[in-house]
Amino acid sequence: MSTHGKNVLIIGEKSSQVRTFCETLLPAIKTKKVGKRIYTRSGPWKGNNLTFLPLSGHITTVDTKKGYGWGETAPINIVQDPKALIIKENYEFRKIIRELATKSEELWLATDPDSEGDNIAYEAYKIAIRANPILRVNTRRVWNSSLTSVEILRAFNQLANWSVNQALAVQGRRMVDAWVGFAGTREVTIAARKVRNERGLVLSVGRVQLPTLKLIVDKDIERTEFLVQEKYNILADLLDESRKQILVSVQHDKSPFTNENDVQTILDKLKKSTLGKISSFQQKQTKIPPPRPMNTTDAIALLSRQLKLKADNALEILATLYEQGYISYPRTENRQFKSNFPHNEILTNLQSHPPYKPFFQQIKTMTQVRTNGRKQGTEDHDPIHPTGEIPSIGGKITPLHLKSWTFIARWYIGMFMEDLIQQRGTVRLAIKEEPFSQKYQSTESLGWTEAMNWRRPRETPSFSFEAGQIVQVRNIRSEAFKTKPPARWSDATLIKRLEKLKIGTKSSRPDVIKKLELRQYIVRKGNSYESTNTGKTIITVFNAIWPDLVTPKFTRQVEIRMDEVASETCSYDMMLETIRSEYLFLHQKLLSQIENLQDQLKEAFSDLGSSTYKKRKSHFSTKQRKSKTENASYPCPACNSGNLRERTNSRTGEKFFGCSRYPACSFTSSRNIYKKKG
DNA sequence: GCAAGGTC
Repeated sequence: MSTHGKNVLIIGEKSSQVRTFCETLLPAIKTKKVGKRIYTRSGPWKGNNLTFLPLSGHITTVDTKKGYGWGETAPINIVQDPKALIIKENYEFRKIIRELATKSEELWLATDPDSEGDNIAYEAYKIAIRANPILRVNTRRVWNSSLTSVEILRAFNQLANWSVNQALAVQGRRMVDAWVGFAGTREVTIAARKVRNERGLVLSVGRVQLPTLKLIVDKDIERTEFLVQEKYNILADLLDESRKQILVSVQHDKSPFTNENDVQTILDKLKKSTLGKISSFQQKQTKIPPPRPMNTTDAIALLSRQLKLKADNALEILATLYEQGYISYPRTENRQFKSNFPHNEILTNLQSHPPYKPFFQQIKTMTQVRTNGRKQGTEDHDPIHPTGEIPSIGGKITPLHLKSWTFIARWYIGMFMEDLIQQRGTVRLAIKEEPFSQKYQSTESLGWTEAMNWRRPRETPSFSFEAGQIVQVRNIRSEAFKTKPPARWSDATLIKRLEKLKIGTKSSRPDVIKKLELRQYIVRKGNSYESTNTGKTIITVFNAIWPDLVTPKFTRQVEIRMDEVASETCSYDMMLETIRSEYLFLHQKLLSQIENLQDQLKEAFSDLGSSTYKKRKSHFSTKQRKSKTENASYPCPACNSGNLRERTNSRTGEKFFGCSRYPACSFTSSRNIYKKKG
C-alpha cells in the first residue's frame, strides 16, 4: 500500500501472541498462508508495512553430525570432537523466513521477553541475516511484557536494541544438555543392552531427569530406612456438671510419649483423680486472607490433587482450555497481577453465571486481588485466570475440562472475597499437677472458602471454660499409635518441589516426570511415584561418578556460566569449552565404571523378572518394527535424506505421512497419496 | 532412537 514506508518483518513466538499484536496495532489485517498451518499477517502501521510471522517456539534442534549417529561412533566422541554437535534448522520455517527476509528492510524480534525467547528470536535472526545481510544492522527487539493494548503499544513504540548475549547463553545450555544427554544416554543404554538384549530399551541421562529421579529414589530410601515406632498419647475426658456429657477430650502436654514406662507412671499417679483445675482458657479470632494468584505450578498441583490427574495431563487440559478461549495463557511463572489489570470485566462476566452469583455478595472491590504474589524474572504473561467466558461441554471440552475450569474460576473469584474468619480456643488445665490441654477451631465466616470449597478448614467442636474453674475428669487413658514414614511424592508435591529447587521449567517439568515413567525408572502407584531398581541403580552409579549431576548443583553451575555469557564476562566459546572438557573428564570416569554399572543393572533387571516389564516392552518393539518396515521404502520428496513414516495427528487422530527427519524437515502428506497399491 | 526447552 504505502510505497514510501519500509517493509518490516516481525518474528513472534506463537500464533496467539501475533494475533493479539495485529489486532491491537493494525487497522486492517491481511492474512496469508505461507506454509502448512503457518500464516503471516500484515498491514500498515505508522507509515510502514508490517508483516508478522508467528513461529511455534524453537525452530532448530541440536543433533549429532553425520557419522556420529547411534552405533556409528563411540558415545564419548560426541564430546571429544567439539564439532560433533550441529544445529538443524526447521526446513519449512527456514524457507519462509528466507523469502520474507529478502523482501524486508527491517527485522523486529517480538518473541517472549525472556532468555528462551531471545534464543528463539536468534534462530530466526540467523536465517534472516544470511538471506539479507542488510538486516544485521536493522534488527530491533520488541520487549513486550503483557498482551494488553497499552503495553503492546508501548513496546512497539519503544523498540529496544537487539543483543545476542542472552540468546548465546541459552544456546550454550542447549549444547551442554545435548552433550550430557546424548553421550550419557547412549553409553548407559549400550551398557544396559549388553545385560538385557532388548530393542527399544533406552536408559536416559539428563541434567533435569537425574535430580528429579534422585528426589524419588531418596524418598524411597528414607521410607525403607524409616523405623516404625510405637508412641503414646495420654488423654482424659472433661465432663459437664451433671457428669453425663463429655465436653472435650484433653491431651497430656508431653504427648506423644516414646517410653511406655513413663506413660504407666503418669497413669498410676492419676488413677484415682476425678478433678482438674483450669489454668487458662484463651480465645481469639483469626483471619485468613485468600490465596495469591496462581501460576503453572499452582494450577497443575491443584488439578492433579483434586482430580487425581498426572501432571502432564493437567497441563494438557490447561492448554485446551486456553486454546478454546476459557482461560489465559497457562505457561507462566508469574504470581502477580499488575495494578491496572482489567479484573472488573472478567468478574462481571463470571457474576452472570448463576452458581457464582452468591460469591459476589462478599466482594467489595472488583479491581484488585486481595493478596498479590510475586513476579518472577522477566515474565510476560499474567497469572492464570479465567477469561470470563463460561465453557460448555462439547467439542474439545469434556466434563473433565469443565470441572478443571471451575477450580480455576473459583480460585480467581476467591481472591477478591472476604477473609476466612475462625474462632480458635485453647484450654489448659492441671490434673494433680500433670499439664493437659486442648485446642479447637470453628468457622465464623467462610469467606473465600465459600468459592474455594476444597480449602475449607476442618471443624472441631468448640468449648468454653474459665480460669480457676474445677472440672470433672473421667477416663484417663493412653492411646498407642505407630509413627508413619514420610509420604511418597505425588504429582502435586513433586512439581512444587521442582519449582522450589529451580529444576526444569514450568512447561518441561510434567514432561520430565512422564519421561522417567517411560524409562521405567519410576512407577506410579495410586497417586504417587515409587522408584524401580533400575532407577535406584542409575542414581547410585552416577552419584559415585558425578554427584553434582544427580543434585541441582550442576544446573546451578550451568546457570552461573549462562549469566557470565549474558553479561559478557565470559565468551560463548569459553563457556562451551569449559563445560565440554569438564564433562569429557566425567564421561571417562563413567567408562571406567561401565562394568560395575553393567553388574548393577543386571541385578536390577533380574529383580524385575519377566512379568509386566517384558510384556510391555516386547509389545512396544514389535509395533515399532512393523511401522518401520511398512514405511521405510518412501524417501522424503522435500529433503531427500529422510524417509516417510506413518504418523498420527494427536489432535484429530488422523493418520498422515511425515518425514523421519522431523523437526529438521517438516514435510507431511495425507495418507492416501503414498499408500501402497493393492 | 538420545536432552531440555519452546509450542500445536
